[in-house]
Amino acid sequence: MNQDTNTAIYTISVAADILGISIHTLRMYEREGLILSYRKKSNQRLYSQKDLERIVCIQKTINEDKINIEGIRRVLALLPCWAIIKCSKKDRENCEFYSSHTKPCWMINHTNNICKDRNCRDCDVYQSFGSCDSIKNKLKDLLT
Amino acid sequence: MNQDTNTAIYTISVAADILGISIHTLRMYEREGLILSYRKKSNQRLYSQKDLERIVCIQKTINEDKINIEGIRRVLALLPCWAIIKCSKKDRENCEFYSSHTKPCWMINHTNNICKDRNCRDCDVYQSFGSCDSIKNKLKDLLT
DNA sequence: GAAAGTTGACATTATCCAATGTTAACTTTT
DNA sequence: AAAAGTTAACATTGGATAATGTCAACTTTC
Repeated sequence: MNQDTNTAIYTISVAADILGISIHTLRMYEREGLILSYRKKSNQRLYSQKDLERIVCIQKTINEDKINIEGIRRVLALLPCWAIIKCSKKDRENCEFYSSHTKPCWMINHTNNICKDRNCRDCDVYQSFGSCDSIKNKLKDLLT
Repeated sequence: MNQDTNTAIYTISVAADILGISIHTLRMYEREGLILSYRKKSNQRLYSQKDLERIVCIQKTINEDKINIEGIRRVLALLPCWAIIKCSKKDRENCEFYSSHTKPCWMINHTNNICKDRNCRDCDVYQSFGSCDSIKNKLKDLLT
C-alpha cells in the first residue's frame, strides 16, 4: 500500500532539502500566492508529494520558461473558478475575486459564499496547475 | 468628422516620438508578439491611435504591474480564440495554436483553417487586450 | 538624392528580481 | 533543553532583461 501522494508529511526543511532550494524560497512562493502549504494546528508547514511536484513545476516555469512570479500569479488569476466549481450568481456577487484579476482566488478571503467552507488546497481550481500542463487545457475543457 | 482611431497613420518614428520610447522598443514588442503593426505594401510599419493605446497598455503592464514580456505573452496565449471566433472542430484540428500554449494565436501562421484569410490585426482575439482591461472579462463573457 | 524606412546582428546599460543569508523574538517538537 | 519550526525585517548577490545604441546593407518616401 503506497503512501498517498496527497498526504502532507514533509516539514519545510525536509522539503527544501529534497527540492534543493532554501526554505526561504518555499516561504516566498507561498507569500507570493503560488502555493498553499498544509498547516498543522501549530501552524507548522507540511508538504505532500503532490506539493513538491507543483513546486517543481513552478521552478520550471520561472527558470526555463522565464515567466516571472508576477506573470505566473496573473496566469493563475485567470483560472475561471466560478465555472470550475460552478458557483451561483449570488456566490459570484459575493465574491471579491470575480471582479479582480491580479490574484488567484485562493489568495482572497472568502467569507460570504460557496468557498467559505472549502479548503482551497483541495480545490480543483488550485490544483489545475499541479501537473505542470497549461491551464489552457482547463479552458479547453470548459469552452466546448 | 473625426479621424478613425483605427486608421494607421503614424510611422514608426512618429509613434515612438508620441510614446516617448525608441523605435527599437516598438520593433521589439512586435518581435515578441505583443503587437501587430499595419504594413504598407512596401513593408513600412504604420500605427493607429488604437495601436498607441495598446502599446501604452503594454508599457503599464511591464513597468507598473511588473509582468515580464514572457509573462504577458503567456497571458495573451490563453485567449480562447476558438471560442471567440467560433471556429469549427475541423478548424481546431487544423490549428497549430489549439494545442500550443506559449504563443498568442496571431504569432502562428494559419494556412489551413478559418484564420487563413483573416487579418489578425482586425480580429476580436487580438483586440481583446486593446483597452487595458483584463482578458478575464473576455473569459467572463464566454463562461456564462 | 537625401531622409526615413526596413531587417539583422551585436553591444551596452541600468534596473530589476529571484534566491539566499542574517538577525531577532518567539513557539513547537522531540 | 536543544532542535526545528514560526513571522518579520533588512541586506546581499548574481543573473536576467527591458530598453537603447550602433553598424551594415538595403528599400522606400519625399
